[in-house]
Amino acid sequence: MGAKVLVVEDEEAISQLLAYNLGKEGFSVSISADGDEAMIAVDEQKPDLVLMDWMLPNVSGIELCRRLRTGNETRDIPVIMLTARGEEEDRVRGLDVGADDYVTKPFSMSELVARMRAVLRRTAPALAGDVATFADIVLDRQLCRVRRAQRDVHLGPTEFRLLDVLMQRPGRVFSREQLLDRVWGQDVYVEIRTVDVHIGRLRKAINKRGDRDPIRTVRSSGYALDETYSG
Amino acid sequence: MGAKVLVVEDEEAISQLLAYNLGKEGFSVSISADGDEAMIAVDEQKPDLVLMDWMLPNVSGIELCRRLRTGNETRDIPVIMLTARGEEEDRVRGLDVGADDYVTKPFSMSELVARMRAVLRRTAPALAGDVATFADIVLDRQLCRVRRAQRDVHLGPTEFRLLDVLMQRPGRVFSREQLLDRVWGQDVYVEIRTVDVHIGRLRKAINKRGDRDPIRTVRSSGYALDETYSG
DNA sequence: AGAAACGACATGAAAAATTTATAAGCGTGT
DNA sequence: ACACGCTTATAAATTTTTCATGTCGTTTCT
Repeated sequence: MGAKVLVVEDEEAISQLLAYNLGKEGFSVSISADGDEAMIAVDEQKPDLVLMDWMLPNVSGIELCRRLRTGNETRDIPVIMLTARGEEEDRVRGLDVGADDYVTKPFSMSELVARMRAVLRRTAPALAGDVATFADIVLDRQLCRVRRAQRDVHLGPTEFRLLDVLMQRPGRVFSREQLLDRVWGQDVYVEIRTVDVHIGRLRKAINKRGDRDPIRTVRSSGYALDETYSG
Repeated sequence: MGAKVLVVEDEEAISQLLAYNLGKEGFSVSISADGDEAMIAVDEQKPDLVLMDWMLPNVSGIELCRRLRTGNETRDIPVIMLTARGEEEDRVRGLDVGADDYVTKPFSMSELVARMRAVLRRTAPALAGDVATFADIVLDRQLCRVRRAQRDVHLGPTEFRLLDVLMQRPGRVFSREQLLDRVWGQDVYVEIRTVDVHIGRLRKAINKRGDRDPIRTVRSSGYALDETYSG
């Protein structure tokens, strides 16, 4: 499973948005609405990263950050601040109290995720989500490489993203529509059957040697990565 | 039992439709016709999810949503809005007041149910209804898999849905007509005896090893999962 | 009660329909 | 020219439906 992320944000709309999108990226997300809740959540869950709003009720973001930095257990948890405007002043104060990075609203998900990965890469490379593992398959997003059983496997960009998506939730069945959305993008029109073809190519590439096929076809539903499958 | 859903909708035609179809999906549905009723119903029933129309008499959907968000007990109840048109403006305002998702009319039942499950998955995974269990049989809708006694059981799409329906109300007897409606769909014409054949196949698949048959034939009525069945 | 008749269900197998896999062609950008 | 992606056609696989036949339980008649 991906890194545990604690989102500290009082605006429901934003926290839900984050939960949803970060979830899709493979992070395991929990939410606190204010600093007090957050401190409890930190103790309980020991998140790998904290994402917090600069403006918070009760305890301000700055204060929360300071408390994290003084706790023995929490000292090393990286923090990313969400600020309303790119005011240099805030930035400086934010970095001052120990934030590892900051992102200004409005931000794009991909930018946020990129920064999260960047921070995690420094503090907990294994959790940065740069590499995903399933059975003997390893996918490295940084290096854009896939290996199976210690052997390099060459994939085209599309097959790479396809495998990436499948590996984000092993076992889960993705419909062709979902795969089109996630691999090709939301507003791209491609034939639905094209998915089959790329699944086929992915299979061929990944099972070169007589390896067991990890991709399960779920008739009338879609595809999934799967460990065991016995009729 | 499935999640409790409160439908807030003044148009009788729509609320009845929802009650009927969500009931079939295993949700436990109650209805309020306006915002005032809804507030009372929420207190009394503590639903797991609220499904509300954007336009409501007396108290508007927005206002109702806002009130839910301020109540201590009701703060965490997820809300899905039903809006007339996919107007971005409404969407933004909806998310602003704290709706978790919104669905535009006209919508398909399957889309609505999918979104409901998605929201519940975040807030109350146990209630999302993604997995159903009966005795030693586990059916997972996400993974599209059925296991009996830790062993994978392969089912065709129809047998899968058939088992799904039966497992929604263990012990209850479903007539062949009901099964045709729920498994095949309302306006599909197939021979009534076809149900027998699929029940037969489901039995064969699920009892591969001399397991006891959990499906009870109720002569001249239909079929049911046997509730007296144990292990 | 016993036998016959009847309705309802189970089952196997063939036919039909649906869905997926694969190969080949075409286009595009490098 | 090459690598890659999209589409399409056709083959292959799987699933669904129907139908014929056998079985089982109930009811009815003697």
